[in-house]
Amino acid sequence: MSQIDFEKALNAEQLAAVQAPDGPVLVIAAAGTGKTRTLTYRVAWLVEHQIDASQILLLTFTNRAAREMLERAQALVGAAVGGLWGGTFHHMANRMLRRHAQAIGYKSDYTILDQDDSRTLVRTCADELDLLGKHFPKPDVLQSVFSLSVNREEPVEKTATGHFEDSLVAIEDIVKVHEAYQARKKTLNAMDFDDLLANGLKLFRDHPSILEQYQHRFLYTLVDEYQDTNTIQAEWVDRIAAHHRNLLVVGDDFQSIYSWRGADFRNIMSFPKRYADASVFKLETNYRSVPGILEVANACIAGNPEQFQKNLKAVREATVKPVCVQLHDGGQQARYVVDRIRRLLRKGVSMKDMVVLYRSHFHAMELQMELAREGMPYEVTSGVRFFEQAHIKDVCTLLRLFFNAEDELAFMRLLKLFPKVGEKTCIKLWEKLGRQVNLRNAEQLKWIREHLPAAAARIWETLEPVIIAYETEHLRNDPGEFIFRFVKTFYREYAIETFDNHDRRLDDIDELMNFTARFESAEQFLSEIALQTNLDAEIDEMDAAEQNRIRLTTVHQAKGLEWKVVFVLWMSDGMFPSSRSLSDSGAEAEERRLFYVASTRAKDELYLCVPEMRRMRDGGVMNYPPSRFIREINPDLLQNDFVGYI
DNA sequence: GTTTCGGTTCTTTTT
DNA sequence: GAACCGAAAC
Repeated sequence: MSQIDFEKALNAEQLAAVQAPDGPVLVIAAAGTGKTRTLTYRVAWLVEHQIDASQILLLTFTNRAAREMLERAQALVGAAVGGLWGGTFHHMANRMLRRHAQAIGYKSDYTILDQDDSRTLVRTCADELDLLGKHFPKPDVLQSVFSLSVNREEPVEKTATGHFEDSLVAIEDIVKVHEAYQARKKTLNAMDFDDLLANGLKLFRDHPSILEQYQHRFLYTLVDEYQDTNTIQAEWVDRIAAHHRNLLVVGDDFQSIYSWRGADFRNIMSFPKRYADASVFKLETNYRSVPGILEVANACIAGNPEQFQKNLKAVREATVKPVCVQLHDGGQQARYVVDRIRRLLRKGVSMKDMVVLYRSHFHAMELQMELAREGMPYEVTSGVRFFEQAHIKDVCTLLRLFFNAEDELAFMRLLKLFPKVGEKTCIKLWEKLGRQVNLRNAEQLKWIREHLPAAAARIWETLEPVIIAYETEHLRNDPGEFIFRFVKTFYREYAIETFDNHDRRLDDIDELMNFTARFESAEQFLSEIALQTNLDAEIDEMDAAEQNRIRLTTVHQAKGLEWKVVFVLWMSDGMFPSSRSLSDSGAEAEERRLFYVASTRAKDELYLCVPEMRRMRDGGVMNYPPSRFIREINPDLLQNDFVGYI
């Protein structure tokens, strides 16, 4: 193996962090300072110093970050990186829980519920308690309250009380729904995303011998985006690293934007206190952006006190200042952006080097229409997750049932695809089956056929050979083929009858079948599709780059990425910062960090669009003052762009 | 009694 | 779009 020239590849700040001595290490890495580079070189450095990769644990928040780091590390040290455990917290917890499920009272073939499943189950529970009335929160609100309570490690009662303080909602009822939900998951042998984390920690707390195995196994623990950890994740990491104490965490408190799901940036702030012997390194040299952009970023974040002081230092030459443009409304904003994109294209900037960022998906509606009208190719990283789309979930139901016989959600979903079968029929059948279904049992298949309405029974009959083939032709090892047969026999026709955009949906299913190719078994595949919520964003990202389309995305999804030209939409007070998010204390600071993330994505040019008004649905108009984040910036740092009528 | 259909309303952020 | 609600159809 060729030796890596660390001195040449890294600057002094990065090199110091990469070569940090054993023991706890905190790396504060400001935006664009080579955080990923530092982490991957740290892995390479360890491997070059005779550490077996299987003794390294690398934790990230997103699948994208995990994959990127593993790929880059592999490029550096090759196959030596093979045995490394790297992935999201949810992935790593799942990996351990599959092995030790019995220890916490689960079966190892538990199903992972994605958000859609989880919401459905909450709705069922609320419905059964007869609480689905007008004066009760919607299932997704309940679900997010439950989730937050887990991630903050506080009783649901407390989270709910805080969340509904101004409303008349009966907290006891919410607690009741929560109890029902928890019990239901147990009987379904299912865990939601939060259970993976909570049970992962429970495993360590209650079973010291299991914890010890992992403590000894992992000589080095590396954590990316540490500012986004919640209390569960922080304790989980502390425990696993407690033996060797070689814990290196990397993060930027300025970029902590996930407190709404329980992230607590105090974890990173208090790290030096919790680990008094920690070495601390700061990365402040920014290679990404021109000085004008960094000045704006530094100025904006100065509005947040109580953070690690750091200043982005530019190495690039000064060019133009970021542009601030006042616009009449969303329509004019859309025309302005399209017009600027045109100009940039003429100057030779390609589409893949531009991005449009916004706080919330609906902010881009007018722009999407304008781009479509102008025939400009664009790609939206949508709000709907690839694997949570109805058609994708539909074609996975049979596999899910083979894997976990108690997966009521999959059973219901499957039967509801058939004509004349709805909620009631499903529940009756499920009850009569004893709340589980064995698809390997020919008698049961026959029984189901006989209890379905005639039209549904005919379809079921055509599906029986497909179901039987799962065992006889060992399709467990070839989930793609199994899905293919299901689609060929039934779902293709169903999709054509049901969806007006069936072409696109069937294409998605083809994509799904390609995706199965990387897995050896149905079990692995099912775990993965539940945890890969964001695959569509990643596919879009690759598509947009390959096919040269302009990308539209939320700021949250843009974290960690960079473009030459960045447009930020709706820099109006109430939109960004979002008025809905400003309720509790600390919210404004988080919105400000979000703006910091947005502006630091830009390498060369940054356009801040400030529309003044928005047409509401009811025909009225709403006026918006410019965003407080714009007003906080010294006007000298920005250049104004004035537009006439476009 | 159930399912299906058609019209209406709303849209923060993610594993 | 997709979730929800009420009315029509089976």
